[in-house]
Amino acid sequence: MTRWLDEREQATWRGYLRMQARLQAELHRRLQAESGLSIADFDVLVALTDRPDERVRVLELATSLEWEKSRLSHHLARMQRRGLITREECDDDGRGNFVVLTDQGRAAIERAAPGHVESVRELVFDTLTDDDVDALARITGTVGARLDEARR
Amino acid sequence: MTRWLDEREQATWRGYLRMQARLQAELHRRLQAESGLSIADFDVLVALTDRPDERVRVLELATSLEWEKSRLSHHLARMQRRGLITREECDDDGRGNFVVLTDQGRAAIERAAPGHVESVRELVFDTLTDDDVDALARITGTVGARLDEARR
DNA sequence: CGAACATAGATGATGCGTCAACTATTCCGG
DNA sequence: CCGGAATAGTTGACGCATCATCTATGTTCG
Repeated sequence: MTRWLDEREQATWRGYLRMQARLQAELHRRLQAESGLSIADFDVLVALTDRPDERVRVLELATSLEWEKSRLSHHLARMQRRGLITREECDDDGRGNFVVLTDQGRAAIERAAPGHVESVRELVFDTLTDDDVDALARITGTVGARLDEARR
Repeated sequence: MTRWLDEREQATWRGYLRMQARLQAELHRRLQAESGLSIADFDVLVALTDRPDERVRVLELATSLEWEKSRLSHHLARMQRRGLITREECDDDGRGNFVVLTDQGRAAIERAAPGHVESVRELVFDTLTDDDVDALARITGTVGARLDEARR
């Protein structure tokens, strides 16, 4: 009664999984080697530099990254240990905390970003045609919408 | 001189990353809930059932999964603890080990597979047009080839 | 007011992934 | 054969992700 995948679907799916895993690994490997940052560190730091005052509430950060708050909490603890961020108390809300970018954190992201973008360009956009990019945007949009529905 | 991503590329890249993370999480969540298996467990078990005698040398398995041998070694230890696989010595090569599917492992994968395939179908292939699937296959192929070049 | 409840966030346990180091065997050149 | 290099696989440390639980503060409503 299971509707299995036909040959073409199966090949496509396997191809996607394989590409996805390899791309992620390669981007992570390069970023790590060049800057000592993980992709996760990078995402946090980018989210912080996007803020006008380079500070943001923990839960707001979790929401914008679509991370579980506990994941973020653990991750921030490690980043703080490495001096990439600090924390500040929140006056309005005694429970709240701000995550604040440190000078070291800003330096790290500024050092890391160009190489990372270059990697993405080299591995992805330089090889894709305009039509490919359109198709990719369309496909990820479609599947994304489906995931929204599935989320009930 | 960094060539940054233009607006369209950036939106596409972010869309891809977001979709990829959510799809992976959702598939993992469902598989875990329905069968207690992780995607990694699933991949190992599938690789084993693909073998005529449901046994394979550790390193050969690592190669076919494109996993580091140490990752596989750790993972097999956990799977063995849960009774999904066993190990057998290799007569030809005193260093070698076979990974062998247990009855419990076979039962687990047979129970898990239909639901997992159904999820992939529902979240991906049911929403994509034939052209989308073609495009996806083309894109993953192109990027995959690029990764091959980059790897050396 | 104050008790129930909700929210912000941290914490500890456990599974997973990577790296470097290690053991045991096999292979290979002299 | 013998000693060194290569190979098969494991191990331990550490960073990372999830889950359940905990603390502290805020909010709501009788």
